[in-house]
Amino acid sequence: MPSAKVELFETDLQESAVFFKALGHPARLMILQFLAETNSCFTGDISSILPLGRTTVNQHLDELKKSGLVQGHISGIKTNYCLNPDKIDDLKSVMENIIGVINNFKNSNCC
Amino acid sequence: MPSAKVELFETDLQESAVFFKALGHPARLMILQFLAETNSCFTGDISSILPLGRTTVNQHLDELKKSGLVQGHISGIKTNYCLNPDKIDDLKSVMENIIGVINNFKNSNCC
DNA sequence: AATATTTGACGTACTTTTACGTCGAATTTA
DNA sequence: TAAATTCGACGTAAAAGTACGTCAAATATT
Repeated sequence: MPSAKVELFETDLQESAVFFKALGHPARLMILQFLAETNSCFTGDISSILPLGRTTVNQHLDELKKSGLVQGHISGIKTNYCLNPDKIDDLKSVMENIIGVINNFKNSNCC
Repeated sequence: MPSAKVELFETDLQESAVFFKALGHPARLMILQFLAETNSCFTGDISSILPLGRTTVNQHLDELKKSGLVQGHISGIKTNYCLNPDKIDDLKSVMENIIGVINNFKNSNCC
């Protein structure tokens, strides 16, 4: 009976995990990179660069939206996807933090 | 019929995604931090700092082992878990790479 | 030597993820 | 205006993830 034990962890940790989970699929990494490089961001544009069906890509976009890293503005019938600068900043901080932890480790010896 | 489409992506991207997937749970983030800070690394030690059962923690350790970030040396009956310095370095590179992509984005305007 | 503790392995149940097909509405093209 | 295209929404089915209980073996304690 697996219930959401995730809530038992500290909020910081939870949010970091949400970010990394969002990045935990190659399709979503590609989407992120694409959105960072271009500013055109309709579903069709994005799915055409991925080896996946359009609906699947849509689902990955939803996943990214849930993490907050990506925003979707509704523009007529289409949804216009783009990165959320604030959350992207947060992601950067989280990564820099992890890199710090890693660097500390490098000084000591592994078992 | 969802088959492993992950293979359709470039190897680099796949490996990055594997790392992030491994970090995509607060328990695994805590384990990683713990292993970076201390060098004692038996299951009992680790599960005692987490709000999860021992067997669940073991499962998360397996997940981390599958990503390569964590190694498990068998020492008698116990398994001695520790970080894999090479993979940790890889993770660092991947993160620095993403930070680079993010920084480029910051210069342009979102939609 | 008997008991208690600890460990990894296995099984189980429920949830989430992944991937896609199909649908009707809206939009563009002919 | 008719046909084609494109979109988001919904449904579905398989796979993976999450969480734990239990077990037998090994180890430590009494």
